[in-house]
Amino acid sequence: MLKYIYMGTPAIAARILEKLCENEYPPALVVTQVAKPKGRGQKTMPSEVERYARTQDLSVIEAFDINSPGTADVLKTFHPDLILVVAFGQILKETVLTIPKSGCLNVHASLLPKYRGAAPVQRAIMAGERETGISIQKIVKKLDAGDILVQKKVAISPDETAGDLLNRLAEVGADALLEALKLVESRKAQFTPQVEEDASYAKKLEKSDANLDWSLPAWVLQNYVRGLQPWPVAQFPWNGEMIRIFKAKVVPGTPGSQVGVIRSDRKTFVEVQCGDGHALSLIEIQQEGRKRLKIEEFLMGYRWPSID
RNA sequence: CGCGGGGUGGAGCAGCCUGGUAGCUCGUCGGGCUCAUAACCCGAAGGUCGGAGGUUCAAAUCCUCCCCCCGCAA
Repeated sequence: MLKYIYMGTPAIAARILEKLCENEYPPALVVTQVAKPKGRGQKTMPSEVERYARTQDLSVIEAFDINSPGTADVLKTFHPDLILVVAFGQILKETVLTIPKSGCLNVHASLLPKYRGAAPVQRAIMAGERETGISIQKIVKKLDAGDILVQKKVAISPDETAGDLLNRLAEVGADALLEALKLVESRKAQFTPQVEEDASYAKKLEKSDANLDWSLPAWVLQNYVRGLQPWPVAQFPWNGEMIRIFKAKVVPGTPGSQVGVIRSDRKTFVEVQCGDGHALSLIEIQQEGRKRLKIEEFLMGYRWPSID
């Protein structure tokens, strides 16, 4: 039986860990980020991975710095064949990479070498891609540039959000990982180098990426709305507050209308003029401190600032 | 003790500061108008105002505690 250490932190990593356990491939040790204060009230919460691991009575350690000598020593005592890294949140250095006999594997949510980096799923949707996938790669020093062991393609639905897609990819990723584990276990693993010339990078998303630029084409903004969920969520300033957009569609614009101009019958629709002459019709939005609502519901109670 | 917003008939909101008749836009049900309608007109049902205490002659409204939801910041 393969002996491995699982490193992960958020929900997607927890889900994949869950599938590994369900398929009789439990890790010898789970490593996760240190529980720290977050969310409203700044309560200290353990990571999703830690929470799941506790329910399964798996050994768990929180690593403040995975590359520190102390942590590396602990990892060594397990004499792992393999280390699996899924959305862990820390970059492994040489000292850790050399610990397992068969190396370290990583699940990356893109068809490498495309979309290397922190936000492959979001960036793929924002770019309007119709297809993406999962890559199981060997971890090397250069980020997401390792040789590929297993790769699976996944089609992207036209109205799917990054969150939806990520959940689907978690399932595919778990299957791919199980496949990879079996290959390593049976010593049939064959790694394929990435084609460097085709590499592209998916830069990490920041809160400021959520602010929509109406001078962009409507279809691009529609993709942004999908890709920016569940975080940071597309938004724009309107009547003194930020309005978040969860769903929108492209509609014909008004000829001669300026970019950013908002049209609404105050009953069934709100449309914003975009840079390519088309408009973005807001379908599901949310005001600060309020629930997300269908546009009709929003308009029923919305207090317009100007004189009616 | 990170900052802030919100919980009011089935839905979304106003009313709260300046206590004292439950309001608005929809939905539902009934009726009318119409060739017809998701349009228009008339009418009806439906709410212990998140929960528990307190102040008061009187609390959705003021005070205290609790529960739930949300935005920001991390």
